[in-house]
Amino acid sequence: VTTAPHAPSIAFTDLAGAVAALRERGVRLTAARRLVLEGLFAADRPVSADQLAGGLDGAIAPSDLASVYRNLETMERLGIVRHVHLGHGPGLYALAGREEREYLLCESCGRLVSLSPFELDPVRDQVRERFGFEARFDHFPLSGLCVDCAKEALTG
Amino acid sequence: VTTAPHAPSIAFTDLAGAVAALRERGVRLTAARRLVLEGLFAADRPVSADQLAGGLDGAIAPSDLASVYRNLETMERLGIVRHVHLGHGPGLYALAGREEREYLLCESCGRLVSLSPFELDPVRDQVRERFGFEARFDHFPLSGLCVDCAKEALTG
DNA sequence: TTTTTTGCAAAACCTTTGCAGTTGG
DNA sequence: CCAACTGCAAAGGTTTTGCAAAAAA
Repeated sequence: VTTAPHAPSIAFTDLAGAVAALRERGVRLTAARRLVLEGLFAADRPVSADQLAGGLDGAIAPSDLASVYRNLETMERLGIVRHVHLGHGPGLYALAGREEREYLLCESCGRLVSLSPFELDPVRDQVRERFGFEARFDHFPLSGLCVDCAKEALTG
Repeated sequence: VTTAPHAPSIAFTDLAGAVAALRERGVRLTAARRLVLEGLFAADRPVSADQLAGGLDGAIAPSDLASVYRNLETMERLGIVRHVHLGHGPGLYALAGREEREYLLCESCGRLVSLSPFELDPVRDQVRERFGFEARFDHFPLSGLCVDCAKEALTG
């Protein structure tokens, strides 16, 4: 069994492409919106709304947090943006056009393993066969203990 | 491969047992603490701190939310209480002495599948072998789409 | 021009913390 | 008695909402 893609995401690789995706859906390109997109293109990892509003350490101009949230939500609805919840902490946002990742998160030390979806397909297949459930590890990671913390839990 | 238990939990089946577990550790039994325990024994499913403080629809007397949080945390540290994060929403608390459950949560419709840990052992084994990771689905559930929502996602 | 979007402020939501007063052992 | 604990109030961190002003198409 091979696993189908998850989200109806739009194909784009650069800012112009993302802007085209916006326009296709009749959503306006505003300064605030462009800033969020620029930030997401500049970031090489998922970032929080707060980081985006703060300017990503100078990568983009600072902007209003509420608007950042609204724009992330709008663009997520359009399939341009995705977000992931890593443990507690704030949601982290990334471009949906980027290579998709799925995550394993160590509850003890916070170690994050980032995988291509195909690497988790066997797990997904097993879960589907046994429980009729289509597992996803891109929005909420697979949670547990990494090797080191698992050892420590046994000995400690 | 068979999977080892996760948390160092104390054996008890009734309020008296839980109280004994407290005393063993030199922790006082207070009115507020007893109320939380009574609430957890009364509830047949994990409940939020807010629900406990609110009295669980009359099952127990209402009490102070901050104390409920503090007591849940204390008792969790002692292995008497566990909590799970189901999607967004507040953390949900249950007695650690109860039969342990692990969860599959549908991100789309919120459907919750509750399983005995052994049912997920094959998944755990596969994840361990492939990624050296000890997966747990009792604190953060395995997230994805249930059969119905998965179908809908394909056709819809 | 008209509909969408912004920026600000305020609130909502869940959780933690400070502290003076109370209580369990 | 005295360390542990409570209740209240306040704050912390994340996200949402209301609304008048601004801007996109």
